[in-house]
Amino acid sequence: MVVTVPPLSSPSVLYFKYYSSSTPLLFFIVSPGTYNSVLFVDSPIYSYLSSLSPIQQAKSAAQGFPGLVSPAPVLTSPQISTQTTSLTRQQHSYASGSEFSQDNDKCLKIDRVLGDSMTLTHQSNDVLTSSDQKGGDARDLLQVKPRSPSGYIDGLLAQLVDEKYANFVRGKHFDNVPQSPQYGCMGRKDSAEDGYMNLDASASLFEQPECAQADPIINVKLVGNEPWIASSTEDIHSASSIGNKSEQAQGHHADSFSEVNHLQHGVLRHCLQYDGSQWNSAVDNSVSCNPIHSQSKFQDSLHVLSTVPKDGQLLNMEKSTSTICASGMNGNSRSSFPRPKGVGLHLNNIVSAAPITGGIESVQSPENTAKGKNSLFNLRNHFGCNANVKSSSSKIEKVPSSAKNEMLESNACIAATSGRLLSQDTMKSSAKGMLLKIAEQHAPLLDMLDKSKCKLEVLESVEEDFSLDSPGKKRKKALNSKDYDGCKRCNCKKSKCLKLYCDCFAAGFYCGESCTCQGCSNKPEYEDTVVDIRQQIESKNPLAFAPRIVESVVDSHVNIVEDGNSLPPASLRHKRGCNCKKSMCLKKYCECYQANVSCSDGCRCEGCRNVYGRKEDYGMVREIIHKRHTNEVTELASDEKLELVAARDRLMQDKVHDFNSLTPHTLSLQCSDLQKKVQKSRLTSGRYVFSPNSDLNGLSSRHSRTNYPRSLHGCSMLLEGREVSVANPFNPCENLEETCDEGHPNSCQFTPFLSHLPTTTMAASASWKRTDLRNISQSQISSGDSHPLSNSSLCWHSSPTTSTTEVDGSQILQDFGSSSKNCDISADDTPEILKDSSTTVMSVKVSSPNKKRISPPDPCTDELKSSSLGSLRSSRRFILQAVPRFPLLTPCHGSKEGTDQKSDEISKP
DNA sequence: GAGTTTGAAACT
DNA sequence: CAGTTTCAAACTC
Ligand SMILES: [Zn+2]
Ligand SMILES: [Zn+2]
Ligand SMILES: [Zn+2]
Ligand SMILES: [Zn+2]
Ligand SMILES: [Zn+2]
Ligand SMILES: [Zn+2]
Repeated sequence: MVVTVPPLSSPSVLYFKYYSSSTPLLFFIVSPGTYNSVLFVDSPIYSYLSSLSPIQQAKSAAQGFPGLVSPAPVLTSPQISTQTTSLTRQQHSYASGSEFSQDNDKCLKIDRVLGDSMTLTHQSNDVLTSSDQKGGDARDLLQVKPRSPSGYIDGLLAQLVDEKYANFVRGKHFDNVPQSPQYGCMGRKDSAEDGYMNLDASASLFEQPECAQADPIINVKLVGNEPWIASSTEDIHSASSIGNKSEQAQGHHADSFSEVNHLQHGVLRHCLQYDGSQWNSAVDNSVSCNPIHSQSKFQDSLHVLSTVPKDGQLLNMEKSTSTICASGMNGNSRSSFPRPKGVGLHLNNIVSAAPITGGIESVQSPENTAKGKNSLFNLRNHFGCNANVKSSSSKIEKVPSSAKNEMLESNACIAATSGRLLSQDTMKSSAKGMLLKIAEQHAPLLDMLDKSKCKLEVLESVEEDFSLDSPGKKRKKALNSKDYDGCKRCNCKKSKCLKLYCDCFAAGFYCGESCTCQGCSNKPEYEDTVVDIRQQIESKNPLAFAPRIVESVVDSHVNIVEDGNSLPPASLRHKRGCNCKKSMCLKKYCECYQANVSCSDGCRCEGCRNVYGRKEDYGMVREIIHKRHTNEVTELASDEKLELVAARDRLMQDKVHDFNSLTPHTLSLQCSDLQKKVQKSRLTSGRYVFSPNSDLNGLSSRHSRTNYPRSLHGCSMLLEGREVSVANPFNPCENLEETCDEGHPNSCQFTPFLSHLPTTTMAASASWKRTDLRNISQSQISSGDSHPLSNSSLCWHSSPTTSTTEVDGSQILQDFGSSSKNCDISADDTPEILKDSSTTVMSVKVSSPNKKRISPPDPCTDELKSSSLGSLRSSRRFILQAVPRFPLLTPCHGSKEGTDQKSDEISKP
């Protein structure tokens, strides 16, 4: 889905709500006068911005909320946009169809085009007035009318919010918000006091439970005084599988609605808070991820282009191939919604997602901007439990239209797939990345917010969250998920959480309330002890706290082709490798599997059956990729090709299970079955035999045909080792670190996220497969009191390597005849960019200990216009990952001034 | 929820 | 390093 946003004369915030059947996604767009930025955040922050926004009032049919004292933000459900029924907030909370009433002085409408395009219209003509009127009627309204048949995106909601709402957000209201199923998608409080409207429920209602594979493109056009930048609505994705289902989708609304109610949709909430004038991203960086058990069915790409004629800067934000699927836990029926799980995301860690296959490149929130400043930028994402949003790629591009013009391209993919590919975490991370990018872009604007601490929270209601409602009841520990406060919910008994046994400690987090540890000393009050022990451990093993998942270049020795354009592709892998003996790398006992990465040559596993890629296939794939990268693919010997094909087939086979609607649980079962078979076969033949006829195949048969292609796609992902690894949102840092270590030291640059890179074009893409990853915690930076890393501990890692190589493997496979269609391919391979980025980054003063991997924006903007595939390819990735470091111990911590050193330390044990 | 399995971390 | 023990998560029932 492509959203085009017209440039705004003055800084304004657009508040988008993206509806998926299960999870509404809110997009927050801020367009300062000079820049047009898009934030995928639904948070009160916009309220602040709204005051600033010059958006004209729209006189559209937008409906105000009669009962609301303060003007409610204008929210229009895409589907219902035409409807003008006024509803009280409470009503909204219950997802009444008329959810989006508003007082409208200002209205933006987004029309959903059946053709999968969404048009955003800025209807207001009145000049300004809006923000002043609190309680007032004036409002900026964005109406989104999704016409996309796919139902992937049921609704897109854009709204401008008052300051009041911002206030509401402040104080972590969301945290307190009881998330109960009764609220359905609307996890929010709907009290008038909140001044916060909940539109989520409605969104879910409209959404089709089914997620067509096609990616609807939403073209948002602002109709107003300001010039629009044409955006290509053509989305290949939408065309691909979905075809014309719009009508059907609508027909399903009722059904989906009922389902939603039953299923207890989670709520995706993005809250942006302004606490202080300045950004303090470092303060709260935490991502908690809860694996979603539902299948991701919904896929859509959102592409937002906004151009500011004045500055000549174009901000293009594209979320391509974001899929949102709500599927039952079982994954058998797509219509069913996944069971919600609580996910807390601190947007400080922003992860942008790449295309589905693409690895996740996460962008961590820049501390630098915040640092030295009092402002806190805290982003918290609580995704609705149901949020199965998968965005294969999203981009924010700032295209230099003039000399100053710079293109910021961020590619974010949000995919929430419980069992399959994507996790809510991914979505969150992607959202964060987008936010961060935007933040950078709008750093000046943010600076303007001296008094407010901007906190973005995405709240996701989860069943677990519900459980939390009852005091004394501890939320179920989500697999591989962090708590929103960043802790890992450990359950240590004897280690006092001061050994690496403790996930919290190992991840650099303080234990939190959600931890059930006993005798815990991993608390802020014991900071001295914690630091001391941490240092001791690091003295023994400098890499003890280093990311475990690293992105390795295919060939470290081959860095740059003669032409200087190509870099060897990199893949994610476990830095130390696993040592599995019995699990066959099919269970989470295996750290590689747990991290959703393939086993690599560093693994000492026996009988590796890692569904993400077998150890034995790792080298081959990399070699092939490398050859391809070096244009030697054609020269592959026929036998090599055969082998490659075989490997691909294996991967596909394995992937089918993984990627298809199988829930994590089911997947586990599958693996278990597989394992049993394997073991059995071992006993008999001593060799692992996997025939297509095996259970795995049978499982695959369960997959709806729509899913099947995706599974293929997933397979390709495996082959695309790099993407896979990248895809793991959980440990972006690790990946980066690895890269740095392996041989692109130059490329490893630390750039401050926000302030330093505003002018720099960046593309961020993140892809993630699953939410299960435990590693995610590492990438996550927890905010909150309990988290030691909160302020200065964050480390940013920039990977030297570009993300472009990711696709190569898949392409190669395709070349060999693979049928996978959806392989995300980033044609971004641009060593130049890397160089540029690296240099740029280097030049940047390292105020934050963050390493960032940045790929310069693709010079070719055409890609954006190109088909979805093209868009995917075009999407460049830069990974800004914050590695949670121990507060004091890590070089990052102490060295605000020099991240380079830190990076060195990390990379060089 | 108790008990078992597993492999990393820690220890020798 | 290798071998063993410890540990907490993953998993099973
Ligand atoms: Zn612990
Ligand atoms: Zn803990
Ligand atoms: Zn603890
Ligand atoms: Zn393993
Ligand atoms: Zn492994
Ligand atoms: Zn393995």
